[in-house]
Amino acid sequence: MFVSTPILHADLDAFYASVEQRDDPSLRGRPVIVGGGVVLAASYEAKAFGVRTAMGGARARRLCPHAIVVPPRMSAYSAAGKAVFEVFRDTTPLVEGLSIDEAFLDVGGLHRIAGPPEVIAARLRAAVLERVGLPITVGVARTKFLAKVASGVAKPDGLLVVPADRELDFLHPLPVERLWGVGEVTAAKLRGLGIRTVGEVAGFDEKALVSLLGRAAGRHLHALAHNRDPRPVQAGRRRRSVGAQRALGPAERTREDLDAILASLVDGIARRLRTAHRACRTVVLRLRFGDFDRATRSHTVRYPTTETEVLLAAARQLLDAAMPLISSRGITLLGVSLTNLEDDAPVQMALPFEERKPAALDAALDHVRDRFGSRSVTRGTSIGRDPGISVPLLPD
DNA sequence: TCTGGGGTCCTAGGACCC
DNA sequence: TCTGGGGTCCTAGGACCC
Repeated sequence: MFVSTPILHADLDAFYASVEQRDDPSLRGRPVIVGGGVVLAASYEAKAFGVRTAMGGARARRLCPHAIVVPPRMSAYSAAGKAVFEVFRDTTPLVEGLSIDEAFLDVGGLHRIAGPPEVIAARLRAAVLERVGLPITVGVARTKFLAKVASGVAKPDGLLVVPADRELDFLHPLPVERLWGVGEVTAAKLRGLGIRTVGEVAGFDEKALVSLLGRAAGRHLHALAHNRDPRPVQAGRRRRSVGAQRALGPAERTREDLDAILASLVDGIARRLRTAHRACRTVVLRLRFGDFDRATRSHTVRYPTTETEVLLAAARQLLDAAMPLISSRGITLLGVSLTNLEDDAPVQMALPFEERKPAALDAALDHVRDRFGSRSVTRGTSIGRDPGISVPLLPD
């Protein structure tokens, strides 16, 4: 019985690899690795040999020499992801996407029209298979966190419902690595305290966890281990950053080489920014050095901007400042991301009645350009009911 | 063992303000 | 000469996720 809203966590299995197997029948039932230098995705047949996502390609081929390695086809994955999300939204309007292949669905309130959550989940799996041709695993529980853990346990091609009266029975025997937010570093720290299972985390003092992991992480982990997770499914979350990066390999790079790469990165993400109707305030330069150490440099502009020129100027400044570091350590990756995103709504400015002469208007526009420096200014004047003129400043 | 590309959230220190 | 308490913003780094 679900005493509160049931939540589904739907997660496509070995997503990129599954798309490859769907589109090329000769790959079905065989170990498939997507990506060359690094494993982007591995089919379950390849995972059986120990191949994992993000593993170096050489090691993956050693573990599974007869694997078929295919280059990624991003547009195919993007299309498949969109099709799957359509199925999600046909199930319930309350869909919170986590990534291209993963989402939470709030199916509370659907009981009467669609049946209990396990029935909705089974139907969802069948619909994704039929309409998109991909296997998907669904976890069902009262909280987001538990639904996510459930789908992780149920993979691949599974369905797992955690009944409300069995939650801790399900959760506590699991290894801590199963918890969403516990990675290598945290797991190692916990092991240092002799903690291996979620139940052992639950038995631990919150203060001790906070001093070990930091305030937020400690509290969060403590709450999750006791199955406390009040976070609602949030439909329509907006992205908080856009970025792009390029791995450079071992070759020497001149300042000119780097500048050309920087310009193409900024151009691409600025386009995406405008397409999404967002504006950005902070430009972050990402660097990786020959020894794989990383660094970031950031700059925040005064007013949100959508313009390539402004963003590129900021990025160039950061690159200039980082050149000594780059020359001494060697650079293997250059990336840019834009954060501090805001909605790119038009800005309006009202002028007093007596300033409605052309010269005054131009002066006002200059003033606005100055203030909102980076925004493009469209001189679409309009006369409103209030005495004066309002000047809408539209993003390009 | 070798390490891509795209993200999220949190922390800590310093500048600055009242 | 010594120096509170609270807040916001910015920068840099770290952990984690798919």
